[in-house]
Amino acid sequence: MKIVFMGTPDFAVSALARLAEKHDVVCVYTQAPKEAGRGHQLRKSPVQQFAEAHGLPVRMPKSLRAAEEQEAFRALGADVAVVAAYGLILPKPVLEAFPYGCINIHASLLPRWRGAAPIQRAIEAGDKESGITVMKMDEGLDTGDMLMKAAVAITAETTGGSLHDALAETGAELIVRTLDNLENIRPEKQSDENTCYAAKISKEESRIDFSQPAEVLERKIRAFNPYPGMYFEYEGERFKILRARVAAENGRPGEILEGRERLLIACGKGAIEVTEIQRQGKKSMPAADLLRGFSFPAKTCLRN
RNA sequence: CGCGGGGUGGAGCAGCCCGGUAGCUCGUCAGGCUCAUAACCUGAAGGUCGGAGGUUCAAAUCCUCCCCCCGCAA
Repeated sequence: MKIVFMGTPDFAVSALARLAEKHDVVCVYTQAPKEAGRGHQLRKSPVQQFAEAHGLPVRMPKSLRAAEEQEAFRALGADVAVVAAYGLILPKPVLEAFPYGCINIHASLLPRWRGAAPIQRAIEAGDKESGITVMKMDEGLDTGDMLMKAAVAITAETTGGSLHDALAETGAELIVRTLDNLENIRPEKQSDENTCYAAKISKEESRIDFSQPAEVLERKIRAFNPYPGMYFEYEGERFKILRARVAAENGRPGEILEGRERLLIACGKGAIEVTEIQRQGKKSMPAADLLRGFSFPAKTCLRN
């Protein structure tokens, strides 16, 4: 098939790679390079890097609202557009430009977790499974008819990072299978009843509020690992908790119950034992490693 | 030129501001104690202090340049 691919971050690259193997990717749309990272260098999106490395034509319009952009899109004459975390709104003329329209790879089992951060929100909420939904896009926010789904289990070890990687793979496989069976698939409408919205992750959320129950914090820590990470401050320094275990001990929220041989911090309900930690400016490491040369005085109370 | 922290025996840290022959916790090895032990005691091995220059009688410590890692911000 002739495909136009639209995507930006890492998540989209696996799908693009798989599609490029067996289909004719006539053009890749992605976000233009922007200042990012240390030193504010211009950085090309992962999708752009991949596309250029494989000789695929790249377009980086700022918006698809202009009629001429839409015409240029239609002129590609593809069979279908595959969209994965592209980052731009697709106006109706774009959605309807090709015979099979625009097909989106969404990282949740729709209608649950429509929106921006479905991967993290699923873990944070304590869901037992997540997955990929491939759907025919319409003008709503992740409301299109569903074409195929695949579930992925969320375990006690699952992190935002690991789930992201697993879903990127699953999504790549699923979009290939969807295109293979496009003729035979009967689109399924989404029910609006069991839906929920996966809000974008904000900065304030990554500061740990120890008044919350340990169980909730542990999930949040896993969901936000590796990005953006949950942190607390101690003596003006940031410590990012990458992994923790729920413990039964109790104390004042934020109180360090043990800080020498292991790091145990009281929460609103229960406590968390930090198992992987990253000190500001250092690499992340097992908490036991850090505690060999650094310790937190017991009974200190980390402010919320 | 966005702001900032760091690279010290296998691991994690201190020492650097106020130059003077490297310290702590853990690990490793040997021995001891013990019914026994991840506990305790004693001893030992192990470091070009990221790299290259410079200042100095003397540099992990001061100056210059370079390499690598990371936090913030975006």
